[in-house]
Amino acid sequence: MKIGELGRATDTKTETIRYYEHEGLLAPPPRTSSGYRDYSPDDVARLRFIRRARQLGFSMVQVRQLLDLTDEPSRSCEAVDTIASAQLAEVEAKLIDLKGLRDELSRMVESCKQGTVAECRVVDVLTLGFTQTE
Amino acid sequence: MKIGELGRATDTKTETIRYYEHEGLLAPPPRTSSGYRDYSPDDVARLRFIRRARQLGFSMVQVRQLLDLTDEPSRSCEAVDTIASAQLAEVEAKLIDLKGLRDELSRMVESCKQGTVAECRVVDVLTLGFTQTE
DNA sequence: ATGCACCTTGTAGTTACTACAAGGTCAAGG
DNA sequence: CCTTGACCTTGTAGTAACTACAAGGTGCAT
Repeated sequence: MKIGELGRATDTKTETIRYYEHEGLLAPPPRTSSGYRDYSPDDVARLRFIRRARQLGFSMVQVRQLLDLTDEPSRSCEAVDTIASAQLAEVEAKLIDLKGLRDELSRMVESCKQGTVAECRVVDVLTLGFTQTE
Repeated sequence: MKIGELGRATDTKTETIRYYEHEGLLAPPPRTSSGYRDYSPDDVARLRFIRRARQLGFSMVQVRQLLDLTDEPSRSCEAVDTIASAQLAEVEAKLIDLKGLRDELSRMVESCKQGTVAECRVVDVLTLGFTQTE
């Protein structure tokens, strides 16, 4: 299959596919006589794996590690678990961070009384670094 | 005050301050006879505003808009509120997204039975795009 | 034969910095 | 007086993970 077809099958832009090849996540496929990339169904699975992992927030470095591991199916699953757990921990941390952010923004927006900018609490919060009730 | 002092007062690297100047968030300050940037205390407030807004997840474009608004204190606070509310909405959306991610990762990691990579659920989830109980 | 969708390569742009290199300035200490 | 070290200057390039575009070749249907 050609690159565009692979892209449609995995919801990936052709530029991104070429980028993954450049970065070594996908092996350079054979070419047709006219030089077009010629992918196999296995490439669909591999690319799906990559896209899914990226959607789940794994970095490209992590994806590469996971791919290396899946290329050796007889090895222990431990390393896979380690990477996934690390990602989980990171997401949990980001969640807590974002919750704090949300609360702060929420307080900020709520305290806006729709007067002039000069008396705007939002501006105060940003300038002074805290939310205060009057 | 010199750029390093301003940086210390606002927890900002000097490179970042110059970058903000380049991007028009900070006006080019006067220079000393030897060419050093010479900042006023007002610049500390402005830079604090910028840093705080960035910490709260506002993009540099949003920060620029907020700064423009604060530069005209007699105007209605409405636009400020609009920007802040948009940011709040975005953060709420990101929160929901991240929660879904967390749950999926959590299920994924939990289903890992520490066997070989070949039977690893984590790999399955990434390849097939779903978590399944046996 | 010509139009159109597709493919090729390579380069540059995106966001918000950060890191460096090569050099000038200034105050303190010997 | 000279040097050392911390500071300042500019400019360029690197980061993550793509995305966009330019200039051109291919393949197939009308």
